[in-house]
Amino acid sequence: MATIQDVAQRAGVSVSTVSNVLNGRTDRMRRETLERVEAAIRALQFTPNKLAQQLKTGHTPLLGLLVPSMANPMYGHIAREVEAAAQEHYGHRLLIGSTYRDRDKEASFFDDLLAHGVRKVIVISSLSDEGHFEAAAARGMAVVSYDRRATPGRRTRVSHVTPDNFEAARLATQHLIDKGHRQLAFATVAGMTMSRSAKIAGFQAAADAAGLRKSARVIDGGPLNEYGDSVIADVGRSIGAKLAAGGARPTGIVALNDLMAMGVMAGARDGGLQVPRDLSVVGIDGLFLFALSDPPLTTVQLPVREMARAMVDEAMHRGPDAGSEEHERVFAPDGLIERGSVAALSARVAKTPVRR
Amino acid sequence: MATIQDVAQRAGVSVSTVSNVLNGRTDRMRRETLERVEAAIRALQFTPNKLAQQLKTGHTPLLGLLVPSMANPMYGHIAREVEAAAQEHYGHRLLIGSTYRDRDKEASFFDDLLAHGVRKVIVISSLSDEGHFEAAAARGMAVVSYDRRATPGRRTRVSHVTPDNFEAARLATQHLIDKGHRQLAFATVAGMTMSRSAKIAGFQAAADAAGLRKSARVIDGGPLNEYGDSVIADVGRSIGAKLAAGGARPTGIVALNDLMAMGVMAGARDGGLQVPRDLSVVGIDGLFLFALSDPPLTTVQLPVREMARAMVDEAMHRGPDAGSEEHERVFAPDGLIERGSVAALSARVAKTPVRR
DNA sequence: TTGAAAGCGCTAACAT
DNA sequence: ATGTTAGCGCTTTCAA
Repeated sequence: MATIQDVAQRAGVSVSTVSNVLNGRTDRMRRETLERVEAAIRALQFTPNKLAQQLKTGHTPLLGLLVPSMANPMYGHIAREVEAAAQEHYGHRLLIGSTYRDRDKEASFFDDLLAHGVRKVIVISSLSDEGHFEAAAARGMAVVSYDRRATPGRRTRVSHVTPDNFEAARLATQHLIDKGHRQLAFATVAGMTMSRSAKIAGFQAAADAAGLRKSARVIDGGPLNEYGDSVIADVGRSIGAKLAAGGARPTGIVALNDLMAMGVMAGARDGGLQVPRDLSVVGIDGLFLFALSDPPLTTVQLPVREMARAMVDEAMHRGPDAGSEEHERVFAPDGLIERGSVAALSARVAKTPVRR
Repeated sequence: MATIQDVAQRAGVSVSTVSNVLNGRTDRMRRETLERVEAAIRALQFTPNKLAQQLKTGHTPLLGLLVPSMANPMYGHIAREVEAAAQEHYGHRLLIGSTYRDRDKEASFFDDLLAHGVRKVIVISSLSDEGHFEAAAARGMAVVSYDRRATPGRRTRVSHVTPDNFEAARLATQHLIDKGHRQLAFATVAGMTMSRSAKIAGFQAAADAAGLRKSARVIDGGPLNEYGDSVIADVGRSIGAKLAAGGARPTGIVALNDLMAMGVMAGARDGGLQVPRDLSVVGIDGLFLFALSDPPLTTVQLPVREMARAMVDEAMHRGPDAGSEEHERVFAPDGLIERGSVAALSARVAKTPVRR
């Protein structure tokens, strides 16, 4: 690999002149000098060593991204959009880590980022404790957290970008109501995160508004023991199976997310139900993948690209000078995508399947 | 951030002693000195700046990973396993890039890796040209390529790790045959990569062996124009729809991969067919996601974790001293996972659905 | 308009 | 057993 020295020598100038060229300070030199330098750069296929640049400047064009697991299609999707935004608008590459909901892994990822000189990180975490984000932020990192809200009344150095979970769940629930469903349920996992409670609140608000408060219930499918990519779906599956086995059951279910929705449907079928005839299901996420299944999943589309863009912008613009203003951006869902997992019910009895 | 200087000062020793501690050369010093240094490191929460280490040593504990798109669940899965192996066994982090099958993006990713001092990269690319891998390898990178074979008779500095695509497709095809299918097809996209032609060969070999050569056909669903994550599925979908519309159609289809299999099933249903009653489908990949759909996808499970481990090992052990021995590792599939997308046919007429 | 030189944080000879 | 010092490749004053 050619160095700046090689270029300087070949062009017959000093290294500082070459450096000036590299950094756009071309006004300070004769055109002829500039050309000689550029020619030398080309001839040697010189690319400045970013390590050395970073060591000097303290900045590295790298963005950290922490996700629970890249094998989860939603996180994969987000990662893709984050990468595209970072690359396209800021020329940054992505240093990515999966944490499997492990606190130590998260902490060690932060440490490594710091050691690598990375000062911007986007975090998607379902751990309830945000303490180590704050610690990283205090150590000088620009931290952007996805799918959380700022803790009210608490000064924070962490930015937040999140979908409007309340509204997403409300939309999903309203859709079921519009289709004639009166027995509603919300399927979730054990453990209350901000995003989960917001969804539950949205679900209940829609039910309340339709006078369905009493029958609407929240089904907690149990804890996520170990971390596996399929656990959310597994929990959904057991909920679906239980529903099929039990007596009184809802006709319409809103699931925590698309993966869980798919699990619920699978479990319901395992138990002999037909979807959507016997049970209608709505997801939240809007992954294209689940448009392929039968029935295709009706779901609330989240504005992933816009959120990714916002997270990247936020991470980049948070210099050490970051003001203490509230930095929280909430994104309304793009809307509900009606596919095939919701049946229309006649208004009075939850029995007649109208469409499918 | 504390530096090695700070630690040295606090411990009352020189920087080289601290450096020796950091690099495990603790035998050269008194126990008491070691302890003082360690105490200072802890007190200052000192983490060596990897940038500086790298600048000096020329090595950085980073592994590059190039994928067509992280939003594709198969690549997400591979990425996850690669990351786990790199982290666990070598303490390396992942610098990841999506290329959307764009040649320039691939090339620029290599450039950036080099500039960042990264000298190990795993590449998953569907571009047919391997020239730029070779170029990167020639520039001193350890390049490991997934899902390709070494070009025979060609000296290469690029290592290859690949599933046994021939065998995977053969297994899938044999399963259909075992279930009584006699009208077989293989669904693929336009453009012949090594991996695709190996799968086609495996498909044909199985058909031949069963005396089904004449009826077995390869259906090319057309080109992948722009890159989107859903294009493979879309191509599959159009194949499925065409099959439903056309007259004589196969009873059993092997798809290029799971995503395409899902597309084929969706298209077939769009056209009014029932899966698997009217059309049986087998995928290749073994993604857990598609066990959730209805019918759950019967597929050939690829040994993703083992392949990921092999790729990481290969990338790490390829020092500048890498011998010129053939470095190609082929992994047999784990086997066929029988789920629900294949119907058993009576031996004589392809009509009676026996299971489902 | 150009060059000399200090220094970013660390490693590893080479001294002592 | 421990310290001194010369760089790794680059940026950036400060001089010329």
